[in-house]
Amino acid sequence: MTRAARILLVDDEVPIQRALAPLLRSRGYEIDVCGTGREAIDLVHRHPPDLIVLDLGLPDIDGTEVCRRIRQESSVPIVVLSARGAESDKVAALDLGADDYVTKPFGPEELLARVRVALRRVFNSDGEPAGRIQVGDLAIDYDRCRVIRGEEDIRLTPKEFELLALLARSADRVLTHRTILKAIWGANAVAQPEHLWVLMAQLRKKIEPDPSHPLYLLSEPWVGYRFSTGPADTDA
Amino acid sequence: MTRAARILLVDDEVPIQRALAPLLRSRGYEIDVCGTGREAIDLVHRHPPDLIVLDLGLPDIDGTEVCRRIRQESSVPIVVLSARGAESDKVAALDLGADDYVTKPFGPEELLARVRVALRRVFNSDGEPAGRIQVGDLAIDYDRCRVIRGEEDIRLTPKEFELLALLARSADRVLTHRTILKAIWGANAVAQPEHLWVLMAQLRKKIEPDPSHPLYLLSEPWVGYRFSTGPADTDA
DNA sequence: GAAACTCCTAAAGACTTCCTAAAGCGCTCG
DNA sequence: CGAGCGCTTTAGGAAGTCTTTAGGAGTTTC
Repeated sequence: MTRAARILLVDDEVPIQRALAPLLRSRGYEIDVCGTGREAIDLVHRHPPDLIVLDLGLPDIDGTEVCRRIRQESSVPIVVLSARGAESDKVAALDLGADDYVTKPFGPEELLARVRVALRRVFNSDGEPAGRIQVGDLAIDYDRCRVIRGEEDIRLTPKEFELLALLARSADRVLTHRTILKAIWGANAVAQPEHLWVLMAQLRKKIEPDPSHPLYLLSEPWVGYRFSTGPADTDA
Repeated sequence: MTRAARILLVDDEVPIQRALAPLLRSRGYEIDVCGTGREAIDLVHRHPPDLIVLDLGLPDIDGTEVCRRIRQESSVPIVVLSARGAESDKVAALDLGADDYVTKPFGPEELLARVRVALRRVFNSDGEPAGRIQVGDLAIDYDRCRVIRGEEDIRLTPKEFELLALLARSADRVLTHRTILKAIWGANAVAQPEHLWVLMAQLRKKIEPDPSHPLYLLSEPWVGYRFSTGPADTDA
């Protein structure tokens, strides 16, 4: 059960939109298009993409600023397009959080290859985007924002699902409290660790068979939390 | 607190070695250099780097093949350098596992920026290297602040882990008490040597097979402590 | 408008960390 | 030989981390 990777294409020039959107769709990606930085930042919240292709020459906000703002709240890969080939432009964008920088004019296959490279890091190792993760008797459905345990269809709130999805995507690896707080509440938000404690408690109450002896959502004291996919953990 | 990232530079052209190695060193990276694909593959095993800068034009093995072989065994980021700017070359290298592709001639600052981008993914936000380091028969897991000795998974407290990580990074070299105190409790803190004594005792109790006859955490009287990787110590 | 829901705030309690204190061991030097 | 110093080791308690529950402000839904 795989789902298509969702790519947000941010470019105000219609000819480029006309060229790139169908190209990307033809490779099986699901494409959202917008033409301004403001829309882009908004869409990252409302309809989080798996990757962003960002043209630096936007009519409203400067492209590097868009890059910076997105990076404050999300670690989604950003591939920058730009007509400016100067070294200083590249360095600025890359240091502000862009993952790649492609100078116009560019070959379509090169762009596609660089998109594949960036997506390789988002999705699991088999290269196929995973719309669903099955762990034990827990199934996480990213498409529907749902979790199914056995026959039971568990409804989560947006924040609960975000937390679960975040941890499950980095399954078996520890995410620090800081990382989680930044990912869910945003970098500049005044998120306190306490927020995370209670969210975690609610989530455990919903998906753990025995909330006081978690199977999936394990705490690594003084470090962070970890989503466990199997008996790779130490004793209770 | 943080260790320098180790970069393996693979290039057979001496002028490029002469230019890049000092440049990278000047930015605080630790650099290994080699000139053939065979050496590169060997070094990835023997002295695992945090990032590889790989010139495609090697005398022995084709660069893309080197890329593929490294990728079979390691997920270390690879930044490719090449004189060939054809789209098909770029696509081939990127699809075989390269993380970036820089065409010669390139500006030094652009290369540095792309190196920073690739390293961003290896090191977590605290600047600590992600993953594991193997020292002697002790595996230090930076992700989970844990130590694995044989089958045993030992949980350390933050301070204990910091002390161990500090000493292990300078394995087989003596760190003075002052150095350790400053590193762990901060330069201006009113840290007393006594704090270090008891922390060391607790750490030894956890990771030493026989805490009163330490194998790893050796004390150098009147000087400091040393992490020993094996029976290379000069006892009396 | 009322009801339902999400999410923040507060607080009690179990548990862990780590500073402090103090006793003990071995080495060096008077 | 004994005093002094550097280091080891143990123990207790203040401070901190994390779990869990409950209540209420703000928002959405009908």
